[in-house]
Order: sequence, then C-alpha cells, then structure tokens
Amino acid sequence: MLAVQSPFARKLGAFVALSDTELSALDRLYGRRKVFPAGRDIVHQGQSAQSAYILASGWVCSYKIQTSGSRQIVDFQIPGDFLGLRSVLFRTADHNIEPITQVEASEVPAKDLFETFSTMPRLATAVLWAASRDEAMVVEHLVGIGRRDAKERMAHFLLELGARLKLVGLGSATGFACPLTQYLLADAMGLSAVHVNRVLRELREDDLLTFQHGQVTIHDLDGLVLLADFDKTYLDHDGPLLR
Amino acid sequence: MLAVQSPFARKLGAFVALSDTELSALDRLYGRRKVFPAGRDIVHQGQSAQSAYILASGWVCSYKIQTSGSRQIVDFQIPGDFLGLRSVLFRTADHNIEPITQVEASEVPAKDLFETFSTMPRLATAVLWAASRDEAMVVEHLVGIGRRDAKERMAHFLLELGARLKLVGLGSATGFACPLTQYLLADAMGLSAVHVNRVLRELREDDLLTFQHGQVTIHDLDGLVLLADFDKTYLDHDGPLLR
DNA sequence: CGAAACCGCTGATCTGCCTCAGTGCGGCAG
DNA sequence: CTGCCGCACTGAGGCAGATCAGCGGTTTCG
Repeated sequence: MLAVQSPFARKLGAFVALSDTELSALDRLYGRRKVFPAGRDIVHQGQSAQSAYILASGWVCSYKIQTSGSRQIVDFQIPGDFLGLRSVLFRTADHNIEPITQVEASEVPAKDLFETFSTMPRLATAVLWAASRDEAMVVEHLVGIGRRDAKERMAHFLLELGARLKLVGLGSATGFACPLTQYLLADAMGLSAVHVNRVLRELREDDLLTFQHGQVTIHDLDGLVLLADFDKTYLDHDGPLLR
Repeated sequence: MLAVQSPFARKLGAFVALSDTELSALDRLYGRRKVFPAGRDIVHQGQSAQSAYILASGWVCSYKIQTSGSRQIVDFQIPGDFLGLRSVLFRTADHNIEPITQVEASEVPAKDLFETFSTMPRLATAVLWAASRDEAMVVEHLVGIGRRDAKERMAHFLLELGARLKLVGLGSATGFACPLTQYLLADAMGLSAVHVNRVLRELREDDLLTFQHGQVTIHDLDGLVLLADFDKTYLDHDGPLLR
C-alpha cells in the first residue's frame, strides 16, 4: 500500500482492495491536473465529451436546463467524486457541469479510461461501484422530490451532504462548511428560492439546524434523521466489498 | 455472430460489438430462467441480494417505501432490462422490485457476474454502459418531477416509455400496450391517482394521446414532443459505441 | 351468486408552494 | 464615497395539485 492516497483512490479503495499496481495506474489517471474558475461551465449539454474528470478540490454541480429556462440540479460533487463518466461513455454530455467554487480537477481522457479498464478489470468494477453509489444518491434525490415535502427534503439533503463530506474528511457530526446559495439549493430541490429561505428559517426555529454564512450547524441530529426519514446505509459500508 | 439473440444480448450489442465468445458467455448468464407471479415482490428493501436478474418478459417496477407509507416508483423495467445490479454490488438491496405482470427473468448469481466481468472486461464495459443509460433515465425522471408540471411530466414519461418499447420491438410510432394502472403512474410521477386521471383526460381532450384499456395511442407525436420538451438522444445512438 | 376488491372516473374543498413585489445588507468597481 | 449587484429575507395573493368523498363497472373468490 502506498502511504499517501488521493481522495479518489481512497474512495475506490473503500469498494475494492487495490494492489500497488492498481494504485499506481490510478495515480497515472490522476496526473493531468487543471484549475477551473467558479461559474464557467466545464461541460455543456450536447457537447461531445472526450474526457471525464476527477475532482480534487472545490464543489461543482451537474444540472439540466429545459427549453423553458428552468433548471434542475441533479447532484453536487465534492472532492474525490468522478465527473462526467456517463458523458464519456455516451460520447456526448447529457447535462452541464458548473463549478460552484474554484475547482481543481484531473482530466481523464476517454482513451486512458478504457485502456485502464481493459487491462485492470478490478478497477473497472471499482468504478462501476462508485458510479452505482452515485446513482443510489440520485435515486434518493428522486424519492425526495417526489414524496417528501420541502422541510423533509431540505433536512434529508443536508444530512446526506454532511455524511458525504464526513467520508472525505471535510465535515464533522456537528456541521460543515457549505458554499451553496439558497438559489442553488432551490434548483437542486425543485423549490423556489423564496421557499428555501422559509424552510431554512423553520428548521432554525425548530432548533434542528442552522445554515448561515456558508456554514451548516447541526443542533439536533436525531430530530433531523427522524424528520427526514434518513437512512444512510446507501452511502456507507464496512471495508472493501471485493477483496 | 449467432443468429438468434436474447433481448439482453441485443441491448448490450448496441453498446459494444460482441464476439462469439462473449455472446456465449452471455447465454450462460442467461440460462437460469424463473417465473414470478404479478404482485409479489422479487426483491425487498434491506434484503441481502446474492443475485441480479435479466428480464425476459413482463413488466416490473423498482420502488422505495418511506416509513410514512408513501411510495415512489423509481423506474419501470421492460424485457431486456437488467434488474438489481446495484443491489448485487452493494450486497443489500436499497429498493424493492415488484412484478406488475407475470414475469420471466433469468437469475444471475453475483459470483457468475463478477467472474464474467473479470475474464471479459468488454462485457463489464457493456454492462457499465447499459447501467449508465438507466441512470440517464433516472436523471431525466428527476428533472421531470422537479421541473415539469403534471401534464408535461405525463407526456414525457409516456414518450420515453414508447421509445424504450420500440427499441425492443414492443411498440410502434402510433402506440403500445401498457399494463400500468393510474395508481402506478401516480406513484411513479409523484402525483395523486386522482390527478393522474385528470391529466390523462386533458391529454385526450387535447387530441395528443389516449390511454385506455391498457393501450396507449399516440395521436399527435409532434405536439407531445413539444409539450414535454422531449429529447430522445439520451436513449438513442447509432451503432455500437465500442468496436 | 353475492360480496369484496380493484380500477377508472368525478366534484368540492383545502393547502403547500409559487409568483410578484419588494427591503436591507455586504462586497466590489469605478 | 457612491452606485451596483448578488444574496438573504419578507409579506400578500394566487394556483396546481392534494385530499376527501363518492359512483359505477369489472374481476375474483368464497
């Protein structure tokens, strides 16, 4: 085992126990580091995509725009997450990716990705695994928008975000730093920004959590879990699943 | 190339050009055929899953139940679709799978799946591909629930379903047979059954489509596409993506 | 063959969230 | 220092879709 690992290797390592050869193959993928400023899209809907990205630092969101102009944020990505895997597989992007903060990411050309998959099937499995976890999150998100009211939805979303950040060492049980504006939250949760504001106020008045000045502080974890019907098993597991 | 292919092999073949060795490996996976009656769940939330399934005939839905009792249908599966891949990867199911009609499906034990993936990386890529297409559908579904009103949502859903069925030879441009009840539609679209009924009536009164007696008939395809802001590129492509 | 269950369908009423139309504050460019 | 812009925040009013309550037809089953 190598001593220092990227967040990405750490995440994959949680799925599949990785050999040194596999780890150094990952490091090779991880080489081409780039910096993106906040606000300018990295990938556009419909654009043909030759590369995927691995997020090293900063936050991004993936979203879709309808011709009517309204947008739906599908997911936020945090360090260690894989970006645009689906776009690479389909050779064209079906969604946009926008950096919320300044972002560092490694570019992974499609060719390198496929070569690595062919020569190291276990890595392919690991990536499939990571992609499945992301899909599980999208599914949870779908359930949230379809069947939870605004307050439950917000609570669930922030709990999930907290759990994800904790996994990569960017949060604790009591809270986390969060660069999302109420407008971004609204686009993610299928609400209006006005209503997001009211819901956050309600959560504050109920002494459940505070979201102010880019900081989420959790006051009553049990209360939130109860309200949101939150079950973190889909994010968590104990040790590598494939040895 | 083998002359006769299962719907599943046909679907994967659309993603990756498959050799005879790979096709016969698929046939081996496809062997263990089982029949399930309508209504009794094949997989339960939280249950540990040792097998995935490949749907040969009939319709199923995957859904999640909240402790409050309300349910959200995440997706419907039709012949050729893969069931429970994520459940196998995580070793426990995070959702339920219920047959809507009587169903024939091939059981694929996790062990066989992993072995096939290790020895035939191209098959792993193909499955990753198919899984990505399914995720793209879930994403589109998410956008629908978050940002489309009931009528647009219904139109989009039925257009998508029609396109999928056409791909496996179970529908035409003018319509398709559809065993879904209005209650199932409601649970899928995050609406009440009452409202589903009204929306279907509106679509009928607008001469866009008719959904009666288990049959969807499309009267005005262009009108529907316009209303739903439907873009089928995420379902379609020309020829295998990997040769 | 009657009862129960399911499904499609409808009118009336209620409500969660949207839209509109603002105010106030902090950061930043000129 | 001033004016602008983005963001958090608020009240008033409106509407899409939920909920409640009920009818009629068809299938299933004791």
